[in-house]
Amino acid sequence: MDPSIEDKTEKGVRTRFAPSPTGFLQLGNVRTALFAYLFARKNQGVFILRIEDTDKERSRPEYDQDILETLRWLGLNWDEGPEVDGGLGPYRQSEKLGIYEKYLQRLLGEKKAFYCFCPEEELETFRQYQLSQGNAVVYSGKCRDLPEGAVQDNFRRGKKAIIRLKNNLGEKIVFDDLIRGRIEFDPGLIGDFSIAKGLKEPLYNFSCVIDDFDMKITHVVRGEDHVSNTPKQILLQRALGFPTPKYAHLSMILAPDRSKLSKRHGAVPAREYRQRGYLPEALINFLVLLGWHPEDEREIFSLKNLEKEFSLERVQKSGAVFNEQRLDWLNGFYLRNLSPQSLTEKCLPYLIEKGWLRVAAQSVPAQLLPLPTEEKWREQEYEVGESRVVVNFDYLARIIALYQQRLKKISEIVELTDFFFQNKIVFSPELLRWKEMKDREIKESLSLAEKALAKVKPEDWQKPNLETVLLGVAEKIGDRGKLLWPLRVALSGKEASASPFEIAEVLGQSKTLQRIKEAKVLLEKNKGILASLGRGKNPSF
RNA sequence: GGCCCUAUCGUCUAGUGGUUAGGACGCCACGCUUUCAAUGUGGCAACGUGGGUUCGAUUCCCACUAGGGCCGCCA
Repeated sequence: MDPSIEDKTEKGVRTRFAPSPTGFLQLGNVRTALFAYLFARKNQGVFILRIEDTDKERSRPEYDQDILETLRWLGLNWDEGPEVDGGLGPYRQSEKLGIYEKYLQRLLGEKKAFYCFCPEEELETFRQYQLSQGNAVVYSGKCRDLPEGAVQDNFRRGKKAIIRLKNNLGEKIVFDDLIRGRIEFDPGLIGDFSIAKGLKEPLYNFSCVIDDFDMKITHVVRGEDHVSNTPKQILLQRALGFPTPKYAHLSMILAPDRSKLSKRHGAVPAREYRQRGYLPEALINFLVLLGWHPEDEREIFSLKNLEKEFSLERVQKSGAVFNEQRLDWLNGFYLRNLSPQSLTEKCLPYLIEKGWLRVAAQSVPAQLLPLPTEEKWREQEYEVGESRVVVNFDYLARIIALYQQRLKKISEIVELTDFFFQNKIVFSPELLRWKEMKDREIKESLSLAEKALAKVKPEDWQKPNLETVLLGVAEKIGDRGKLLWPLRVALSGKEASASPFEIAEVLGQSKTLQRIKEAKVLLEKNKGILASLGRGKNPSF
C-alpha cells in the first residue's frame, strides 16, 4: 500500500522547517518551508520553526532574523518556534545544549556511543585511501572498544575526542518516503558516524533527532540532500528508543543548466526578490508549482487555496529548473490585480529611495527596503524632487496606475515613471522622429498639438477630452503617428510609455505645453549642431 | 569511485496499456494600437536509447545513457 494513503487518516500531524542561520534564506529553502507548511495546514496539523544553529562559527544573528522576517513576509506563520512558544522549546538548538549533553551521556553510559581520539589528519588519510579503492568512506572502528582506562588516560593527556555512534551493522535500514517510496540503505556503508564534537557540541544528525523527538514531529518534510542522513537518524532513534517519524524528501531546485543552485550559480536570497519587488503571493504561487500541480489545469493559487488543496501525493520526484520568466509573468499577474492604491503604496518606497520623492515635512525612514509597513502612505503629502512641488497620494496613484499593466516587478516603476518627477527631461531629438518625418514636419506636428492643447479649458483637461481633441487633429494629418508619436516623446522622453493622452492628463496643462516647447527648442538646437558639422551625415560610406 | 534518487515540448507540468499526448511560461504570426504593455486568435515545440512483457507500449519490467543528491569534527 502507498504509505501516503494511510498517512491521510492520521491525526495530529506536526511538521517542522529547520534551517540553519548560516546565510540568507534561499528560495530553495523557502520552497521546503512552503511544502512543510502546506502539508501541516492541509492536515490541520502544527507547523514548527526550529533554528539549527549548532555551528557556532557559521551561525549569525542577522541570518536568524532574516529567516523569521522572510517567512513572516511570505505569510508562512509558524505555530511554534522562536517568538511563538509552543511549550516544547527552546526552538533554537544553541539554547538546548544541556539537553543534548544529557542524551549524549546516556548513550555513552549505555555503551551505544564512544569517544574517538583519532586525529583528523589520520581520518583524512584513511578517507582518501578508501575513496581511491572505490570503497565507501567508513570509520575504521579503531576507538570503538577502547577500555575505560585508556579513555581516561587519553583525556588526562589532553587528547581531543569526538563522539561516535556505535553502529552494529545489522540488517538493512528501510523507510518509506512519502514522495519517493521505499528506500533502503546498508548500515555497513555508514559505519560509526560522528554525532558530536564534544558533550556540549552536538552535530547535526544528533541534535536533529533529539529535537524531532522533543518536538513530537510526526512528518519530516525536507530537501533531497537529506536522504542519506535519514538512515543515520533512524539508527540514532533506535539507539535512543525514539519513534521514527515519516519522511518526505523534496527534489531540489535546479539552475537553468540543471546543476544545483549555488551561490555562484543562480541561488538568490529570498530577501533580494522582495527588494526587487516581487510579491509574496507570486513567489508562493511560483514556488508551489515547482513540483506540485493539481488535478486540473488551474495555475493561480493563493496560500489559502493551497492550504486546502495541497497534497504530497502530487509532488514531483524530479528536480525542477528555476525559470525566472515564469516568476515574472506571475508577479505581473498579481501586480495587475492589485488596487491602484495598494500598488502605489508598494511603489512609493522605491521612488523615495531613488530620491524623486520625499515625505513632506517629515523625515524619511532610515531603512526603506525591504519595505516598511504600508499603512501610513495614504495620508502623507510628498515633495517632488528638485521642484519641491507638493503632491498628495492620489496624484501619485494616478501616475502609477498608468504603468500597472506594464510592471513585472515593483522596482521597475522607477525607470518607467522618472519623467513625471524630473523638471527637465533629457532625450535625443532623433527620438521625436516618426518613420521618415522631416525635422520641419516634426516641428509642425508639435506646434499643431501645442495649439490644440492650449485651447483646452482647464476644467476640460481630462483624458477623454484630450483624446477627442488630439485625435481630431491627427485625423486631419492622416497618419495618427505623425501627431501622436512626437507628442508622446516630447512629454515622456521615451521610446515606450503610456499614451500621450494619459501622460498629458496627469502632467497638467502648463507642464504639457512647456514640454512641447522644450522639444521644439531641442529640435532647433539639433539643427544647429548638424549644420555646424557640415550637414551632418557623410553620404560617401 | 561507492551508495541513493530521477527521466513527457526550451522550461514548469497533465495524462493513458489503444489519446489528434492536454495546459502554462517563453517564442513566432495576426488582430487591437502612435510606442511599449495588457488583451484576443492562431502557430512552432515533447514521451532519452536499447531490449523484453503484450494483439498493442510514452505508460509495466530490465539494462544502458544522461542528470541530481550524499559520501565532514557543516547543516
